[in-house]
Amino acid sequence: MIQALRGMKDILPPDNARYEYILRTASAIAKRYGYTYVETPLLEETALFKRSVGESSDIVGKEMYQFIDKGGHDVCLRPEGTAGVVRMFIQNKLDKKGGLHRFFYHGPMFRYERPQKGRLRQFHQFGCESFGEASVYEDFTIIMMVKDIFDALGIGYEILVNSLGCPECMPRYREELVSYLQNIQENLCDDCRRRIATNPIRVLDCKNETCQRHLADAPLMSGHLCETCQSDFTTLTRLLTANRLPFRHDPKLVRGLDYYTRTAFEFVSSEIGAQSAIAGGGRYNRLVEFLGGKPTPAVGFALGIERIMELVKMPESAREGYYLGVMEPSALPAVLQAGHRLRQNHTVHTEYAKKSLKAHLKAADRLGARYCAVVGEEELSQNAIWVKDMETKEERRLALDALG
RNA sequence: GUGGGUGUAGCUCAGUCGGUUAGAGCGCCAGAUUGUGGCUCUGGAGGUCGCCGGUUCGAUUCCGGUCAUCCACCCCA
Repeated sequence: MIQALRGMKDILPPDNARYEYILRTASAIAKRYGYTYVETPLLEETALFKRSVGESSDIVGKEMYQFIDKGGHDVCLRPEGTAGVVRMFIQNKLDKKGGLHRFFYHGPMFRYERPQKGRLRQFHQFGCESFGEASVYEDFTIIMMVKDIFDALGIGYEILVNSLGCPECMPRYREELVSYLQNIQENLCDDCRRRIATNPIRVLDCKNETCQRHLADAPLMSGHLCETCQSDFTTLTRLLTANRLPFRHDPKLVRGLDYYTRTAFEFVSSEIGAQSAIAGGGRYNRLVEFLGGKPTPAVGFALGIERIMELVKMPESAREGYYLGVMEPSALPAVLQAGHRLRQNHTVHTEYAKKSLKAHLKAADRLGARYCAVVGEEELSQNAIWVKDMETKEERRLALDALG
């Protein structure tokens, strides 16, 4: 038997309903915030991700589905969505056009990781990217949008926020942190010693207790923000408080992707295991320039659809549409015609086989149809159809032509 | 990439200290006086016991490998 590749899943009933519901809900809310739908290719030049996500990240370093195509090009399946949208933004010269541009997208992402709860090799994200707005109010607005989406889906969460600083203050801080870490490195675990060179900020949230003891006095970004970064961050947290968002300042929150600056945020759920991040995002003011465009401030987020699927509470679905069947085979052509008329406005299930009334009712019940309509011996002679409302149990006999 | 758990009917699982026809519940199909669903009862269909190899007279059961899956580390949405 040929089966789906490791870490790749089919989405079928009943989960497909939740997948669709999440997309529908998120898309509707994004539109209300002025975002429009865009789609970018699943396959991009590898260099795009190396430059944007960052060569030092695990995503680029060891998790990409990368290969050389038949034309000799180094390509890979997108591991995330932002890079492609930024490439699209630049390639279509929207950076030169100026003004504000807000886009949303959704679709599969690919990372060659070891699968576990909430982590697949092909997974789906819904994301938004806002270009051209430098104000921290936009960061706030985008967090509100994520909040609206989760509230609409009935999902509980906690919000973690942090400021990662900007090109002015971050490198200064990083230097200070590295020299601090080098002084205590003999006390740190192997992983942390390696991280000093690759990703020093990650050392801060090491789970090793010995490491944590020695990190007690480590410098934090929050104490080293420049004036603008600090005032933006203060503005943001005040707005969140004023709007009663359940946020927590996590000075150790870092983003896995290199392109973030200033605001970083994450929505986490305590109900889905170790992979608790259900949405993450932040500001990335340098990325457009970094990929060859005109410097353009930007902020965005992405949410993980599979992780959210475990949490959504679907609204109760009511019985809907028609079930059509026959007890007399000769009535089938006329019943199918009626079915086609009904389908202009209703969901219709047609059963081709002759069955007992009991079997038809059972089938209609199982399909969740509101009405069960059947032609038997008595109806056939009158050119009629028997219709039962499965909810009110009301029964009627109609002329077959009257149906639809 | 590392560590641990699990693979027996469509689903959830039991079981065989190695030995004739491998079980349950749920689901499915059919009936329970002629044309009335969701409840109940009866009957039925459905399994190469993940795959490959080893040990053995004999393996679904023991051993090895492999694949898949789950959970955690790591990483991240």
